[in-house]
Amino acid sequence: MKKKVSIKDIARQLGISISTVSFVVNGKAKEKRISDDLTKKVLQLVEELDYKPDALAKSFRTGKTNIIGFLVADISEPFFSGIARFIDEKASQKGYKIIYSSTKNNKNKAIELLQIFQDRHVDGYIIALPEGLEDEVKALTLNQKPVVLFDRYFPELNTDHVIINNEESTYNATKHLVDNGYKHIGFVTIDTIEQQMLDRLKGYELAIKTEGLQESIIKIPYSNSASSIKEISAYFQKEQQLDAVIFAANYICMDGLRSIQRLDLKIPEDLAVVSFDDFELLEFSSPTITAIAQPLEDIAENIMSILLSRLDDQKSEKGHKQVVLPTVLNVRKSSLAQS
Amino acid sequence: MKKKVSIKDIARQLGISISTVSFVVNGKAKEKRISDDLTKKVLQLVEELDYKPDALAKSFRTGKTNIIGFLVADISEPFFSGIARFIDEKASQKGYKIIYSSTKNNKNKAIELLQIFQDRHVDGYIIALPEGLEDEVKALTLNQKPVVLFDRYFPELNTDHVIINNEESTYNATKHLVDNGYKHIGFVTIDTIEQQMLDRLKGYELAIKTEGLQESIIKIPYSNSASSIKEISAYFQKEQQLDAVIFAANYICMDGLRSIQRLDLKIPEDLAVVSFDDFELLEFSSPTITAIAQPLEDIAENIMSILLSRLDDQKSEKGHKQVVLPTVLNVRKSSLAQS
DNA sequence: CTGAAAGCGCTTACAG
DNA sequence: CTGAAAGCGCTTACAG
Repeated sequence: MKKKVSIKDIARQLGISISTVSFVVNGKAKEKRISDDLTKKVLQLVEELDYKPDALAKSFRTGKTNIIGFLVADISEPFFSGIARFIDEKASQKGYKIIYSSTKNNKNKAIELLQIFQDRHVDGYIIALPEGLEDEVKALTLNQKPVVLFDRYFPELNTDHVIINNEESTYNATKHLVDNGYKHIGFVTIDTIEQQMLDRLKGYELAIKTEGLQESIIKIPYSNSASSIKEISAYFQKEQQLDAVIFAANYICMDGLRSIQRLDLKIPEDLAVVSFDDFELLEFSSPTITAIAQPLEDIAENIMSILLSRLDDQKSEKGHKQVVLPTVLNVRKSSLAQS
Repeated sequence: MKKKVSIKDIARQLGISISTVSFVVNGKAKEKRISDDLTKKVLQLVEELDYKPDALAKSFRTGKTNIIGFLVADISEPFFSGIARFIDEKASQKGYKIIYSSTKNNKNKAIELLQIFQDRHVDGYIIALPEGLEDEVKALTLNQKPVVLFDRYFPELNTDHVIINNEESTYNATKHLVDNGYKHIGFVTIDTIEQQMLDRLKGYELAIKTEGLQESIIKIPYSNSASSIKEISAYFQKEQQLDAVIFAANYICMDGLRSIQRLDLKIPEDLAVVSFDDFELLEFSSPTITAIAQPLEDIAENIMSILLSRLDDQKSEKGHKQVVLPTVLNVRKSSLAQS
């Protein structure tokens, strides 16, 4: 390993001070009125010796790490890993790197992880909020480091966030089922106070009411897949009149599909299906499953553009940016009109 | 934001030197023969003021960042995001964090990313090697920072790595099909020099030879999904005698299944299927698809234990650790014996 | 137009 | 048993 060249080496070889080198390297030559002549000489030597300012020293000195903390429930979930990929792309373009961690929806773990991010002086946070972390996140936002929430948010908390129009999405999905002739549409969600889940429920309820239909809702106390399958199966058996169902999230849909398999129901003849969150599996199951797709790249793009603008100039706009993105309903065979 | 307390604050309040505080905080009180009395006082005040050594200063001083660089083709692929989740878990337990990036199988991008990791002084590397990066990775291993490869490796390169027994896995999968009565087994792979893919092919060839059957192999020049589907479909149409097929990787299997859908072949009646790499989708397609499953957590566990041992004591064993893990064949309906 | 110097918060050889 | 001091590689106010 060849010795790294430092700012001192440059200065010494040119017989000038390190201040001058520092100014030139940081593009402040003009501002500091370094002569063009000297500037050129410095730049040349920098090039020649392949000098790069030591990132650690710089971070230490400036307090800026160029690292962003990314906190989600589980990085291995397709939704989150998809976001992870895109934010890394955008961040890398601007010289930032991402460190991540999974909270597993464990509040204490989340608090701990937030603390670790802070101890490591991340420049900003991207968080899919775990339940019960209101206070910590509020404290964080007061900490002058930018925080962007996504997926989930608190209505009472005035933060930057990027979400989707949950309510409209389920409203449209319900409407789609109605248009295709379904009259007894169920809604499977979890027992939670997570805002995005409540909004999804609201959209369904509104559509049902508008259409003058009867609502049928089950809120599963989510603990694990097995118990959830049991709950959903029982629900289907009890509500024999159902001819269609909407699953309010990815993992609920998985358990729902398993329940349908077990009860040996035919999709869509016995039961039409729409899932919230689209993923590859739904294109491959047979029949293919209609799903509400979140625009991953768009979400990531918005998160990063908010974060980067906050990072660039602290004097950026005071108000909070709250972006609500539209989803797309990918219509497939599971919600076909019955002839 | 309350002012952070520094080592100086502790020293001043106790009227002692910062050296002493540093020694105590770093658990070197005994070694440096600080009196129990003073040690206790320091620890007490540290507790009271909630003093934590500044991570940035420490990193700068010691050159150790407690960050590990994780480089893969695409963090959003289930295999990689699964690994990402587990290595973060293990790393976090030991005070390390992970920064990641996706190479998209682009060599120049990979080189650039490796450079970025280096510039940021990561303490170690976990890499799923892109093709053509032999020299760079070799240079990296000479750099005294630990490097652990996984998924892919170079036989000629003497590195730490964690892989699976690719050859045996496809051998067993082929054998499984033969045992279930299939006689014309095809193998769909990509045109590559990636070692793990070659090993998978080798296992298939060996089994076919051992069983005295006829081999039928297609190596797709992989560029994108659409062209790959075309290639595979053409292959199936040409090789009418096939009664079973093995797809050599996740993404190949996806394209393969689409091809089968298009040609309207019935699984397993027209064509039995086995996939390399198991993922949720395969349990949900109908029929369910038999797959060779990689032990994600086990792989991550091994990666981290090698890396951490290298990180702990530089004097650790000189030889390279090369772990080869077994896979599991998850037998499902797609490879059922035909009655 | 350029330089000398302080200082960010630590660790660690050295001295006593 | 403990302290004074150098130094890691930068940035930046200050001086001239």
